[in-house]
Amino acid sequence: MAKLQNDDGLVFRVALAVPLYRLFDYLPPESFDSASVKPGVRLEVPFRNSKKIAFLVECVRHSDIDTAKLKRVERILDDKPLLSPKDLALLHWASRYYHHPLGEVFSAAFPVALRQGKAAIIQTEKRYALTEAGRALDSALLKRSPKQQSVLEKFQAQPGSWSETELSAWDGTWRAPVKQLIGKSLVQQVAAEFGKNRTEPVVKNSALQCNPAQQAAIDTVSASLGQFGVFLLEGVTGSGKTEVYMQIIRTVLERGQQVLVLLPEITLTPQLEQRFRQRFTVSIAISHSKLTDRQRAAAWLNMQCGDGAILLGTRSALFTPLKNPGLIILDEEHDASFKQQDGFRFSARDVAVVRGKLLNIPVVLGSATPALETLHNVDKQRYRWLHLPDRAGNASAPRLQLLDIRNKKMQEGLSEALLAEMRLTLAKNEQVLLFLNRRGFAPTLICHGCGWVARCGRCDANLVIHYDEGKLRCHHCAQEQRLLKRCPACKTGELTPLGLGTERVEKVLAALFPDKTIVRLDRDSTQRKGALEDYLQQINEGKVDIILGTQMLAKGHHFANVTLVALLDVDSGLFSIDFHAPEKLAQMIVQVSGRAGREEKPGRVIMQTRQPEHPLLTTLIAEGYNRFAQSALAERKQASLPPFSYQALLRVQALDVAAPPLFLQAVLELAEAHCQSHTQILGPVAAPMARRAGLYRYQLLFQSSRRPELHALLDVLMPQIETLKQAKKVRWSLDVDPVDLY
DNA sequence: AGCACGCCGACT
DNA sequence: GTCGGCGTGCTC
Repeated sequence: MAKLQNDDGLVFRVALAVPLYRLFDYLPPESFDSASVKPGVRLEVPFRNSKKIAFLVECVRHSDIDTAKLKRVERILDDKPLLSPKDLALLHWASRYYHHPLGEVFSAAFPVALRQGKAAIIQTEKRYALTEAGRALDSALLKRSPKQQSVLEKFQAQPGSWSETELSAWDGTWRAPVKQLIGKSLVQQVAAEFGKNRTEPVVKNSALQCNPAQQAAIDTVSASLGQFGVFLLEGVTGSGKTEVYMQIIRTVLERGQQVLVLLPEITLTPQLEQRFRQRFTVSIAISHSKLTDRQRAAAWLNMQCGDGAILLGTRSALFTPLKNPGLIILDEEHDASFKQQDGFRFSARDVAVVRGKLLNIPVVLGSATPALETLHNVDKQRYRWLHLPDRAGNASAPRLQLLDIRNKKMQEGLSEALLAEMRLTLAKNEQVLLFLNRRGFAPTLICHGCGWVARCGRCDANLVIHYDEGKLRCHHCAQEQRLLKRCPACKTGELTPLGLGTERVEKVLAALFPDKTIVRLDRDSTQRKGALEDYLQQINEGKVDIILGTQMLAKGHHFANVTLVALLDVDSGLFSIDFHAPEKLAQMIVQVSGRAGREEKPGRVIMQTRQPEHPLLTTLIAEGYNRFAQSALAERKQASLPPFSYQALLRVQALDVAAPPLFLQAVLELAEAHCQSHTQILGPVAAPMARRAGLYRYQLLFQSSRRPELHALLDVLMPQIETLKQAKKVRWSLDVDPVDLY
């Protein structure tokens, strides 16, 4: 082990998790192992008057900072970098592309425990906690005497005793005493689970019979393992995408490689986890924000050291290192959750593609309703299109129809025609699903006497009536107040709820269908932990007749007995100022429609509208999502909007009304000096919701027909923005490829 | 982002 | 006479 002295002029250039576009130079530690000095290792460094964890970026021979001012690295935390050179390159790329400080990008790649400097060792106990048998063993031992427990504790403390190769240690030293404690069958289970090794088959249950389209998709991706390629797996709900994933994964596992599977939401992980565990015998790690820091660090290290074979996680799991990467799958690729909406605003989908390229492995993007950018990449032949046109098994596609409600008698948003259809469906003992993307009782409380409206004091928004709780609540900040009885303005007028929310529809349904069971699924009704799962179970056990809910209905859940789906109000989605709105609406309609008729019974979808001739709706219904997408892309092209141009949005907010526009004006002046001919700067303008949570919000949009030009501008601009004196008085952030312009 | 340094109002 | 408000400046 070569111990070097520090007198050879070496300087450690490090990245720190601070919002600054610069790196920091340090002197090497007093003594260190030169083998450990590799980019990516974590360091403990003095910073200001405290200590921080830093990431080594490079070692250089010269610093621009006066050597006398340089502090010394306190210690090197890792023997070797936890990330491979390719993953380090990915972080550098992401920092450059999103114009976000490298230290914060590094921070995002590491689990919290490791960012805080915890040792990168999976505790024996942790490895054991990752397995099913381990948990069973744990609960069995809870009942034991302290003396017996100490036997287990010693056993747990055996370093590596749970790893694949050290089953002999288990057999020789621990099997007998532990068997005595917990019985033979559990010991066998534990032994089987921990004794597993890669020469055993990875698949437990046999695969399902696939249709030709599924088989073609499996064959195409399987044939390109070991090289980069992006595949769009487009298939309607129920077309068997998961089966395709599992069969490709199997091939990857058989090659001894690991798979990263990303999902948009935590609520979807248990379903997929269950299916994977039924199919595969390999170790499956889970990572999402509801796990503890230790659990997440364990999953991360499990993949890093190669013990874990499959990682199932949300956006934040994207940067998890893989010892033997073989495949990245990103399911529901169109979903907005893949875009981080604060701090380091990256698109997990786009970074996954770059990661696949760097690692030279395939990336599979799955969706029933692909994002327009993704379809554009297919058009440009950057991605390959794999289509699953049919529903797997016996299910047939749901029939979509518009229901013109102009001049029709309505009961709290439900037309007579819809009610009649609902009665017919319920009479057949089938379930009805109603979709309304607005929670609460009504979005507005207005005075019938004087026109006063209940407004949020901190946002440019109305307060929403939550009748059950007797509250008025702002959906954009934490503001809430008691539901008023009298108009505070005229003191006499009658306060009237205006508009529809799920709570209100639930009440009218209860009155109209007194003998039916109704379940409402929205953020309010599912707040209690486990509530959503309980409701979903009741629905699938057939204990529910009518399901009513918001967004959360659109995502992945399987309702076997739903044969009628109704969208109560599609019109409100038709008139948004954001150019992404039609795309989002179309995706929502198709996703919700996908909840209908998933098994033998055919499904119907009814959309209530006052715009039955609206081209978005007619195209979607008559010709399907893909034709809609093509026409939406044509409109984007016509208007030179993304993906036919490239955008970055600089957002600013401050308590002081004047500060944001002043700051943006200063930015604009800097930017104009560097702006080239294909790039335009739009603004500064007030954000669509100019005040939110007490802060005044402004924005400046950069748009260019040439991406390199846009990035060249941002390259020079961002470090300058940091030094503007106006920047001190505001909070600002840059959003490259923004998906919502709020 | 933190966190200290620094210059002006209501308190032991 | 001090405690403390958050404006401004700096972090190798």
